[in-house]
Amino acid sequence: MLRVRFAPSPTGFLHIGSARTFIFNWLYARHNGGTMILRIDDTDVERNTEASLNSIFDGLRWLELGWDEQYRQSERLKLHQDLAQAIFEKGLAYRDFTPAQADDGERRQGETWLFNPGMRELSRAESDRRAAAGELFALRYRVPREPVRQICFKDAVYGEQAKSTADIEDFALLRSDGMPTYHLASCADDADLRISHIVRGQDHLTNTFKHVLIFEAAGATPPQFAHLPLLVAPDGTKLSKRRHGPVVSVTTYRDAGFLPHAFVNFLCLLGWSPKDDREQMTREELTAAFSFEGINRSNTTVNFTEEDPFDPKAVWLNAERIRAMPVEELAAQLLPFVSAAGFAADRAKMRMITPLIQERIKLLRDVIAVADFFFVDELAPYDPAELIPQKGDASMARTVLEKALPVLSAAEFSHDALEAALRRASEELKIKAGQMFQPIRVAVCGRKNAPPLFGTLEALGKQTCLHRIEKAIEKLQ
RNA sequence: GGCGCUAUCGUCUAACGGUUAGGACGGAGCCCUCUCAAGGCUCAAAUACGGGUUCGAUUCCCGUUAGCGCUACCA
Repeated sequence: MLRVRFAPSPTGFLHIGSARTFIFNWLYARHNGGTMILRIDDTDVERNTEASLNSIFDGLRWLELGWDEQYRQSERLKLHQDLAQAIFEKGLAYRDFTPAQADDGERRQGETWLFNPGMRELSRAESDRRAAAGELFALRYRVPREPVRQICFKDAVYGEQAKSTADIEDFALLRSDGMPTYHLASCADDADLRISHIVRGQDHLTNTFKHVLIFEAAGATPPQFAHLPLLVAPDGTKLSKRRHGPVVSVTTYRDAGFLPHAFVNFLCLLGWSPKDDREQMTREELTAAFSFEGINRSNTTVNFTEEDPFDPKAVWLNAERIRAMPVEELAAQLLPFVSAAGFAADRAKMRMITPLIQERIKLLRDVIAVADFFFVDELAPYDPAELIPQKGDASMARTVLEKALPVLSAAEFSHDALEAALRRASEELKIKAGQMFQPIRVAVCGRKNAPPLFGTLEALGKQTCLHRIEKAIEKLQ
């Protein structure tokens, strides 16, 4: 039975690298009819926060992928400690009474540290005595070194991996407060939950040798491993909240109006390829095409800048998706963004506006910038010079607007009727259609760049249009 | 420092020894057009460097350089 897990630790918001790891796990599970497990790795009580936990769930739910089983490591402490005890009893781990170092980040630079002197060879009796006396200790794995061994595993992405035990330090299993370390808790749970494939970031590639050692000590067969290339910022460093800010948070994408399908599609393209030229893919297509063979080995840059926080490809994928959406559905998705901006809008109005802006927005939140004039009572102040058409002057603008008043008053407010009426008017004025439309557009929209005129007029309604044109004429005085 | 991983257009990637090194995003230009978009067409843009192996290397091997990761009683 194929079982995979996504195991975030709630020490920060859900970041896009984690989201991608989740997605690849999910795709692998679904492709093979396996089980997707969500496990919250919350053994670091110092750094865990409720807010992080919420951010992770918010983010994952937004992706609309789901999972089959859910666990929390903090509820499985007994299992971890029992395994630590068992490893200790087998003589494969020892107590290290060296006080925890205040971390200066600089210690041991320049040389390889393998273990603290004296602790490895402490006799069991002596060790028990000191422990019984209440002395604090960390439990360390006794990495075999006499003779040294090669620890090997085959990674589904990076191929055969081998490392000498001479290069693996005696890592901690239990901290001096008795809490399991990540390595121990993770392996204990992976074994207990019968995880068959571990799909995670490449930053764990070298940790995997330690994990193989723990699985061995636990008498368990190590699962299959598949490490994913890291997501890096344009500066080449690993994405992090501290360095790169909210652009790495999944909720930032959600709040900007990315569609989860487009976002997932984008993340899949980072470090994976279906090997043909497809880029826009549905979930079904992604699931069908996914395999570890398609995963690359080099780091992948998420292309963002200070001015433009979103990768242009993600934005394009999102825009494509928006264009392909049924109007009804897009209107419904847009409505919350409009309301959040403080505008009163209803379904019917939104339904009318949506086709006018559908191919003009890339993110859902763009609705505010593109369609604000549909919702306001009074247009924001604009430069009257904007009313002047190409190759025209202020008097032409006034002529057009004054002509528009009776024409629009008499017109039926539908797209085709409006177009016919305004084109006829431009002929009567002996000016180009464009020169006729531009002043009207600016008068009703308050800007030059706007959706197509006739649909806009229709959506705005006769009253509003006439009112705004009158205002524009005043501006030209 | 030690150990490990990686290296194709600006970015994401394709090419499992033989291609005019392909696609996409982004950029530039043209067309379409009531503005803006959308759409169509065109263009610029890459095999890090040096050695091998081979009739032939983007592809295989070695070295250099660069980047990244791990080297915590974080995960």
